[in-house]
Amino acid sequence: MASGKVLGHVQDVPGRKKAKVRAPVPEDASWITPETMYRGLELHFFAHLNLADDADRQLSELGFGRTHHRILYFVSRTPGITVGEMLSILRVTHQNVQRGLGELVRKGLIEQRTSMVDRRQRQLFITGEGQELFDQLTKRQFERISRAYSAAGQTAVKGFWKVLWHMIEDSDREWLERGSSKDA
Amino acid sequence: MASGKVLGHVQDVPGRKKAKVRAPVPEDASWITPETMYRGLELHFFAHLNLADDADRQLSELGFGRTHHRILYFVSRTPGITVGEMLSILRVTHQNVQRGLGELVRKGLIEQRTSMVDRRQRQLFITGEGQELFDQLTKRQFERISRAYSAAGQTAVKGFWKVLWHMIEDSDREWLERGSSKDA
DNA sequence: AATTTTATGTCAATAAGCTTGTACTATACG
DNA sequence: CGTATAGTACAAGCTTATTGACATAAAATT
Repeated sequence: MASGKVLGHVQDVPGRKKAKVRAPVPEDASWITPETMYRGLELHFFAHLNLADDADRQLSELGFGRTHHRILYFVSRTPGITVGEMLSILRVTHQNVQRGLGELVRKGLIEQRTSMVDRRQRQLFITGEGQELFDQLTKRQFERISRAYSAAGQTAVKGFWKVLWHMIEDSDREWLERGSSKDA
Repeated sequence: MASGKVLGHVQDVPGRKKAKVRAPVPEDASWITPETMYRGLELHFFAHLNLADDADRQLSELGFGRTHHRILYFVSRTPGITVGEMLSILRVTHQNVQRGLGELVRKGLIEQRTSMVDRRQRQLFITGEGQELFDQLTKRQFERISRAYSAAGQTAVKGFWKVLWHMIEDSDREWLERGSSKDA
């Protein structure tokens, strides 16, 4: 139930359509033109490129790829996540996760523990060393984001979150809404 | 000339720092926390995943990859762009562009014309058929964006643009600001 | 208890992609 | 002219991703 805490920042709450409250005016949508959509696509694209570059440089120095980064990310942000859950969220094949995960475990960056609920499952946790590396990787991204946030201001950031939220598939939103139970 | 129109929507104008106007209060930035930054990173990540998926499905059916898509995108949006310009904007190697471009040209989706200014350069243009395919590829992305825009509202979208804009490197902004001279 | 299903891990082979390096042509510029 | 630039082409070499076949262990079913 704590999910509201996080989402509170995001927007007027996913499920509710505030338009429903009352819509006397047909909600003028004439500003949604191909040009404005291209604009969004392009800004998004470049931001993503830059964000990815931030981490990629360091990643390749360590012989890691984006898969490793993603695994670290999800394990760090969702401690106790199982391999299966990662497979369904990340867009990676079985083998792919396995390889990356194996390397990370061997290097002591991620730890596997047998789930006590279902002993077939392995729960994943990031180690201190893993977290350290991960922090390094996100450092530049955070600097970039922080810069953008403070330059754009809190109101803009709320809009930023709101638009992105509506752009995301329900199935992916689930993970974003996690933490209601865990989060620990 | 049309460029101003587009940028007008985006934010308070790239170059200008409106904070400079007057900043009596130290601009409270306490809301910029690791959690809010993770939030941005994650929303952005999933939105990108979804946006990419929209096009990828169709792309792979045609035997094309993301490089092809990017080339189509940039040629369509920047008619007359040269190979060199694409190289500097896109994150792809010389060879990579060459291969993709070659295929697209051979399939009649892109046309090369020798620049009349510098006859070593080839200017790239998308053909009618190419544009058709491209429209197909962006169709789903546009639907996604349009949905998000209208759900989030124009104010939010402005914030969305603003934040992204500040997240992007100067060097990449150049292309976004193009059209001042060309755009035809 | 026997059988089936699920979750995970491993191997091996293949396919895709990307990078590099080397040549070669056509222009441009001085 | 000679050198630098823009683009094209070919191919070896490497890294990644994808697939399929199997092996285990434990949970679920019957």
